[in-house]
Amino acid sequence: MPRPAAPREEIVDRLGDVFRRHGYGGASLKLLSDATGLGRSSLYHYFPNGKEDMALAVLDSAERWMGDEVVPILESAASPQEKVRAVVAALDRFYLGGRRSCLLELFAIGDAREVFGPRVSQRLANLRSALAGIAREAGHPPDDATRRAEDAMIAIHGGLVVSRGLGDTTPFRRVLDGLEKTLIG
Amino acid sequence: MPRPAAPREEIVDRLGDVFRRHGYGGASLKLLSDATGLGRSSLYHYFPNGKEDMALAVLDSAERWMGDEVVPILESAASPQEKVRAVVAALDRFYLGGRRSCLLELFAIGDAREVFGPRVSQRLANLRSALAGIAREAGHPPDDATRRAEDAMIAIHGGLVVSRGLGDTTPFRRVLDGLEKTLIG
DNA sequence: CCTTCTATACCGAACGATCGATATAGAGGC
DNA sequence: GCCTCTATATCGATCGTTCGGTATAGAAGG
Repeated sequence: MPRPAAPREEIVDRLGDVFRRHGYGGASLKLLSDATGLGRSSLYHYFPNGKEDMALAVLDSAERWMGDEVVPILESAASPQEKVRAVVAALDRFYLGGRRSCLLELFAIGDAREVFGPRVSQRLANLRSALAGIAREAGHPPDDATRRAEDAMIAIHGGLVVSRGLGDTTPFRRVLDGLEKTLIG
Repeated sequence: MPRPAAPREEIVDRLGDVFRRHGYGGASLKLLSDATGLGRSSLYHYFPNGKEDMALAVLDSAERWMGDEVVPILESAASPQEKVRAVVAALDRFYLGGRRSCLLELFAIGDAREVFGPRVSQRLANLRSALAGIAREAGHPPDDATRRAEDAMIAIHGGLVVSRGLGDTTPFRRVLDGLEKTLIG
């Protein structure tokens, strides 16, 4: 390989930053190129199908992150309370304390929805059933657990939106502080 | 003078539909032109500063709507519980039962943020203090009332995001059903 | 009533810029 | 010399915007 260019993982991270800041449509190739330090042709070398491939890579990366960070928590022998706290810590890291927007929100807007809509829907449903698992472990009946899990997702995304709108991460952090009560309280 | 094909109010409504579906950056002049039935240049007749003017008109229209529909509720002699229920009904109509996205969310993304960020922030703060007023009337101390109002806003926007992502308005409607408890319960 | 006159409403065509995408050729490590 | 990666140059399409011009209708003057 010619040059010690950044590892693919870091490239995808930087692409993710742009998508999260500008959405799918707003993430122009120029922005993506500038953020990664790679020329257009290099981007097309790594992502032959262009922008859509880049977005899919970012989505896969986030999915992998959840698989690596959240799933082990769910599968551990910890108590529901401990699991919630670990998940909260993971979400806090993932969303950078509320400074980072959620791709699932951005990829459900405009033309991106046609392409990514089903994937977004499925990921949200997956997250919901994962959280519902904790609530069930805490003793809540299945339908109640699902409702609590959905409330948690609503709070998380609402906290992100309001924090972004106000330019202040306090709402999101308050959501995380209250998530234990929302989910198993 | 020729009669306008559509009253300005209706034009702004149709522009709002496009902005709410595609965001600011994603709302191309072609989409805006098709939605209103006006040619590109005709749009510049009504909105001399182009797209930004159109977005401001839509924002103003939403602000006026709140002034006409929500403020009278707040200023009425009704009980806090009745006020919450009336506000919930108004929000249900405004967001079309969860099928419509919130401009304040969309206009805080990407380049639009530079232009509309302060306005978005101010509108959210206004909405928060309006809702906090009801919570105070219900007997909650000021800081608690503000916290409840912010929770309500988080729930509303989270409900919209999750509903849009799942392609199902149930979460938003559930949020509205629970808003009374969130705000004064 | 019948003309001008003028303001408003609107359109098609085209502007320069940027969009996402590609083709070709060269540079660097095996 | 191959294979990987990147630079340059360019594509057609579309972006937001502007320009030149037409159509409509009420006002003003006779």
